Amino acid sequence: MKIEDSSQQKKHIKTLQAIQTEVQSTNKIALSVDCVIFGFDENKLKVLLIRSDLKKYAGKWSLLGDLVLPVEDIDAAAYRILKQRTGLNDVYLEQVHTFGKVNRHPAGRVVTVTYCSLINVQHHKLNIFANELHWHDVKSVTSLAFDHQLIFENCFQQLQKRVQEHPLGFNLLPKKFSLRDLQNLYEAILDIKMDRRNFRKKFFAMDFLIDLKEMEQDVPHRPGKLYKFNYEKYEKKKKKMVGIDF
Amino acid sequence: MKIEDSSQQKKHIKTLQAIQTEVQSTNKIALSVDCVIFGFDENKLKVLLIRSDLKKYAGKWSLLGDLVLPVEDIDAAAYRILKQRTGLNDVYLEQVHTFGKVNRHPAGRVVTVTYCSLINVQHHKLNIFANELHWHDVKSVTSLAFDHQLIFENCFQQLQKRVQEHPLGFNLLPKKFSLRDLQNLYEAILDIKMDRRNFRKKFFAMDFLIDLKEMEQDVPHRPGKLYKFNYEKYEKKKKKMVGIDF
DNA sequence: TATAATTGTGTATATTTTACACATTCATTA
DNA sequence: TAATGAATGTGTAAAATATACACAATTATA
Repeated sequence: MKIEDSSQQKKHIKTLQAIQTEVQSTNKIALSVDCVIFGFDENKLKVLLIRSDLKKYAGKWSLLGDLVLPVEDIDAAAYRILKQRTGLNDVYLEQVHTFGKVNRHPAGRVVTVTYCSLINVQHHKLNIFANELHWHDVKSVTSLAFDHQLIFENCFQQLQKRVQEHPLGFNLLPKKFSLRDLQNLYEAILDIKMDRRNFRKKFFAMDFLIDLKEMEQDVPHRPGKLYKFNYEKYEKKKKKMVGIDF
Repeated sequence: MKIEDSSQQKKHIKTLQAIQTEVQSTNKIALSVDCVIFGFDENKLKVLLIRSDLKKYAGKWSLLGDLVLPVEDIDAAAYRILKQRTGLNDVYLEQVHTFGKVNRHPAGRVVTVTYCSLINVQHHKLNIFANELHWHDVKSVTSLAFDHQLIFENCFQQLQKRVQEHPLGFNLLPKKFSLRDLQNLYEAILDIKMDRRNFRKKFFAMDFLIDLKEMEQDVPHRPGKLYKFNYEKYEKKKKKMVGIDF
């Protein structure tokens, strides 16, 4: 039974009951969320994976996900997974894409909404104690379970694009960071090398970094200054890009 | 019943049966797609809307949507709606975002995946015959049914952003267009004025326009040259942007 | 106290973007 | 058929931005 079919049918105002009957009786699909959780450690971009819990994919790694509960917002489901898996409450989380091929999941029709999360691996509350949970260098992620390889690559590309347009990257760093840390981060995410002087010039010109008047500790060379990102100032001044370029 | 709960639980490999039981018995949610269909007519950006078919929203306009069938890819559901509503088969269509608040739909739990579509209102196959279907100037869209105002605005913003980075806009124009048409299109989508000479310079420099050696007809002034977009060349040469800017 | 390593800084050049004016073409109409 | 109106087609100078590149200063370590 279709709600609306041809463009020739007569006008009809549907009652809530009629719709409710449809919604409750037919067309129900299992819905899950999958989180691509990124971290930055030892100057490498990492992703948090778990061993697949399906026999079919035994030995393969997969993203962290779960079914959405019937009375749970989908964003809330993603936050729940993050909390369960990392112990962290306030993390950067953004919806990326929804994957809905009929046969994407072996257990039946499961549509999954994917999220990209960025966490600071040095956060004091972070606990990755669960069995089978591990950080993987993004470069070594090659054949995940289900369609998770596709999902991961989609999410990673989105990250690479967005990190250049918005101040997301800071979520991966400690609150206090050096300009070298920041450059290493961008180089790891984008997999490129950048000129150190021009990188500094660019960030200082933006004028969103607050000089904390502190220095790095325990480095075996001249220590650099520490900074934090000025989100308030960014929110006020952020530009709306205008410029056709493709 | 939760599939996975704490991070302390013991390792367990779930069977497909166990998962299938969960998927089939619980956690089912109705899934719909909603299409934001844009057109360009009389130098204005338009969106195709239908009168709401719910009493609760009688008199309000809403986006074109439908439930996803149990054995239908979500992309296929979006294409189906476009075909049903416009008669068109091969149109630009891109997923934008998924809206999944528990109470977003009065009939119960319905999560909706939204799509942005761009169509050429001059396409010879286009037929908007259905009752209650109308093109609305995007500037006049103010209080749609359900959460469709939110969905529309999200989609429109995404369009404004993407049209600057990718050659989407041509989907809104006839196959042959003048540079003035193209500029009017960008000005309508972005709601800005652009310098005519710099606009031309920019597009000629990209070198993706093919001069058709034809002129506009029936204009009450000097006719302009007609062009088409060279998608093959674009696909070969498209750049990957690198440059932090926010 | 000399060395190794990395920070911090400035300038010149190339590229890109912006601002801006006039001659040309075609349709219309006087 | 000549004059007018309206938009097309074109180039250059100035400003802003991005790139390439080298050396002195600081700290830890040997």
